[in-house]
Amino acid sequence: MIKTCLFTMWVTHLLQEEVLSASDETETVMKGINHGACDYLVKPVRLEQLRGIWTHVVRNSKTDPRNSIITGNDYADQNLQSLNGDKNEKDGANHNRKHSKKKKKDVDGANEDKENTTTQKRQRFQWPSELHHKFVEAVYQIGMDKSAPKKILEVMNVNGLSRENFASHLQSVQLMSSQRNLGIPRQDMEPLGHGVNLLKAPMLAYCVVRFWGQAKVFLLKTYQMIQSSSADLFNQVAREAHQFAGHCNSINSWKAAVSSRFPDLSHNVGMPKGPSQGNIININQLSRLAASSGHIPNFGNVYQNQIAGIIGKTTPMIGFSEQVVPFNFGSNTHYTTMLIGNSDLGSSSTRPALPDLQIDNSVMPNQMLNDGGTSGNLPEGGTINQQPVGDQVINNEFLVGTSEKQNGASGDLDEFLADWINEDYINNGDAFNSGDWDFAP
DNA sequence: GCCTGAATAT
DNA sequence: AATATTCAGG
Repeated sequence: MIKTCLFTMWVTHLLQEEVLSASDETETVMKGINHGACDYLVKPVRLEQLRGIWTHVVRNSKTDPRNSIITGNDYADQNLQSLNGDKNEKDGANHNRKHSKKKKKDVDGANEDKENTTTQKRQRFQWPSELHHKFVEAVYQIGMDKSAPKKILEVMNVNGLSRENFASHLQSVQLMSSQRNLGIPRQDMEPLGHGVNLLKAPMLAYCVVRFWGQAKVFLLKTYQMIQSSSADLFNQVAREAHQFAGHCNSINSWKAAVSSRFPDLSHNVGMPKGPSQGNIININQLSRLAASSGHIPNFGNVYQNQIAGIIGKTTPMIGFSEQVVPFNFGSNTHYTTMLIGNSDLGSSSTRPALPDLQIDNSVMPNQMLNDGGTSGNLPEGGTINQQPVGDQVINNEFLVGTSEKQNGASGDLDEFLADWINEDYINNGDAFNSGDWDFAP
């Protein structure tokens, strides 16, 4: 049975890769080799030559996955099987040619290679994407710092691959990521440069700003940044983000504003996280798309200009800027339902206490209190606590009733949030594509 | 003696 | 470019 297999294989080898020819000329030999032949036998073929090939085939077949039984998770075998079939033939030919040099030696001295079975090169293994995915997951699971070949091997629990396979793959992945300033590639992650990645799934935070008799709710898309390398830079960014979070805290009204539709998005808003989760911090989004490419989120034509106006004036922060969407639901009931724990907001028609906005030159308050560029720049580094600076903002039509129009119909917050939060995906990730992030020191 | 990762080879 | 192998050092 096994012999039959081997024989078949040998025949295959012979038919596919050996060239039999009566011609001895170098040119013909080269031609044959160049077309993928792994050896060149001159007729009449002598028995020893065939025997040489045969022994080679037998020896190879012990490691050749083409002879293996494929088990459920035996990726090595599966992989190499598929390797045979498809476009990797070229590589295969190469590979065989390499072997052919040895094989030629073998033919000459078939005895001597029987001893050398330990020196056998293992079959070239190509990582199928599925397995690579598993690999990446394992690395994340273990933690990027702690992931070592052996550990990955254990976690992945895959038959037929050696530690070297994992070491090698880990190495190439690491090399790749260092060259491209990427972490281990993740589809939901966007490189920001210098080893900092942006987790593309947005979260929401909101900021409530109270002015004379009114409260404004600013929605803020929040993204996670994940460090893959470049610790210094990351720390720097984290520090600044932390400072920014300090600003937010000083007005004490940034919250995770998560609609019932996104219950799992309510964590991680606004603050740096410890390294235990792989160095994740959160950043705030992002108007650079408007500034750099003119692209702004598709909120609907009615508001695009105004939004662009505001966004365009945004001052960059931490090398990127944020996109705060002023959001007024038009009636108190709307936003009070949203603002859990802030039931007093907007309840008074008389002038309430002014918001205690401690404002530096942070982009956020500029954006929030700016009416879109026609007037009213904030006092430099000012603490706003006396004047109704926000009047223009408050009375800006743009800020009023946007929820209904933005999503076209319902005025349902969930709908709006759904649209907004999914925008990056709807827009095919365009929001992150222009690549002008600049984290350079 | 094992494991790792850098260097090197293929 | 991707994978394998080697090797010095922990």
